[in-house]
Amino acid sequence: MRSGSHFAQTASSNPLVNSPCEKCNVAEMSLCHALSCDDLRKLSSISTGVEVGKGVTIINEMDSADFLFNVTGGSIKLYKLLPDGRRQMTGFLFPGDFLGIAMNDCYAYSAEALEDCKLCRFPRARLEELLKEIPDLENRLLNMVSNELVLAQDQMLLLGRKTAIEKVSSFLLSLSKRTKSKTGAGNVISLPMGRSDIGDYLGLTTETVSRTLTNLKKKGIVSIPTNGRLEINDIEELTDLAEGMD
Amino acid sequence: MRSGSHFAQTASSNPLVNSPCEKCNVAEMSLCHALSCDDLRKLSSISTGVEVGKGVTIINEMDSADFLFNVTGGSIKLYKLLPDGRRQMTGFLFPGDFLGIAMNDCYAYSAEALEDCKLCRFPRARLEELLKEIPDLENRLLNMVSNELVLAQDQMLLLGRKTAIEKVSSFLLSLSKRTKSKTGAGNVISLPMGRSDIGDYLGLTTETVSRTLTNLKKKGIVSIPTNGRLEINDIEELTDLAEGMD
DNA sequence: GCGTCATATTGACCTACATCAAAGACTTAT
DNA sequence: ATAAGTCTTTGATGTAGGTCAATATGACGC
Repeated sequence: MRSGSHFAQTASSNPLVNSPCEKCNVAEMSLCHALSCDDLRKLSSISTGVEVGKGVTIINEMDSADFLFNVTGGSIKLYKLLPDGRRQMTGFLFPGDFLGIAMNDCYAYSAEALEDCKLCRFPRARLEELLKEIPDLENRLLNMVSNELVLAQDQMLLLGRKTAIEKVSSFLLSLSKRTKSKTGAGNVISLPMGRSDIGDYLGLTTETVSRTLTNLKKKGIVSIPTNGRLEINDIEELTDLAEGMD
Repeated sequence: MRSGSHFAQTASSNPLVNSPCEKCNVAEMSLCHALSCDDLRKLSSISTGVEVGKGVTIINEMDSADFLFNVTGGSIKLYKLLPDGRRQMTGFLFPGDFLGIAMNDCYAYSAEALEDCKLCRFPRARLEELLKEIPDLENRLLNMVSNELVLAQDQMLLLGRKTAIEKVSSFLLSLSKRTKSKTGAGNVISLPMGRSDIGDYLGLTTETVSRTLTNLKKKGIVSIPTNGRLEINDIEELTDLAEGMD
């Protein structure tokens, strides 16, 4: 196995672990946030714990959208493709994030595990029944989707109007902000995705991402002790760069 | 008044017309879709009809998000700005569309009327109360926001990975599809926005939009009888161009 | 109809980033 | 440890689309 993973190869066929919602490690920041014990039990009854190995495709754009997922461990890349193979990342997911938004019953993007991942899987039909029963759950989902929409609009501004250095700086800052909101510290961030993934997220090439990062390194704004990890040394400067204030 | 409009100058201060939801011309395609008469009455009770003239700013990015709107007439542009004035359109709204998604209680973008507009305005706090009372309404809103999110992701692919001609072709096709879904015919589309608005929507300059359109005209794929109106002559060719299949 | 102003088009030139190519640095397997 | 493969970095060159500048077209008021 290329990735060396010991996890299952497909998300839908091998639910290896059944982790009840009651024990969920990301409950306070995900779909399950602020549900009553009773509601949590209902949700738990339709969920299945799933583990997938690094590199595994979890969902495929245009496949029938039979499941929704909550990420409980690892990280995931989301992307769309053009017929000739050009690729646009639409997002990276981390524990607490939600996966599986669809249109016309088909997934709107593909998703692939960047690392070994743990997911909580819900059959769409049964989750939708539950939404009718539990208004709090529907409200929670609405809030999550609304937030995602706002972030998507930020990304449009980035893709349409920012320069390479502004794009890379913005990207690092958004990862930092996420990390901070979870662990308290946002100086050291994890980069589980490759340079070409970052490029496809920012509308740049691998080479430009690399050049821009070495640029930031030379200025002392960031350090990259190892690929996969990055330290922000001057967050004010990075913030200015992200918005073109320099 | 520069625009020659006879409508009110601000969205929040001059509710000129009180149009009850029962008579709404866009009910079947908007928030109010598939609500019971009783629920519709509740919704109607918290809504105010508002008219704004061309060029009027309806909401401002970072303002306190006190209202949500449903567009019932006219068209609107949504945009975000960078500190130095660079602008990214995040969307164009037409009758049936929803306006006012917020994050941290602030609007995520600004909105300006492209033509004289009619809106249905809801105080956020009261609408949120109503969402708790009427699960169907919340479900409807969730579906609308989810659809918007999918479209936002398509736009990311466009902004990050498409060429100028692919961008312009995609834009014309999306307007065509919208028009078709409403009127049945999608060959002739209305372009209430200027070239620079289109540029800011597609991540291009005015000049590039103009050049690309004359290019499409020269090839006979579109005709532009008058600015503000465009006819698609060869929709297959335009579709191929939009996806880089040529 | 005529003048004013805003917007659109066209042309010449330029630059940020892409592309192409080669050399390093890691990773994993044996 | 070493070899093979993958990913990253760096350099040289090309180009799509931006910028700057000059007309042209159209909309509106008088």
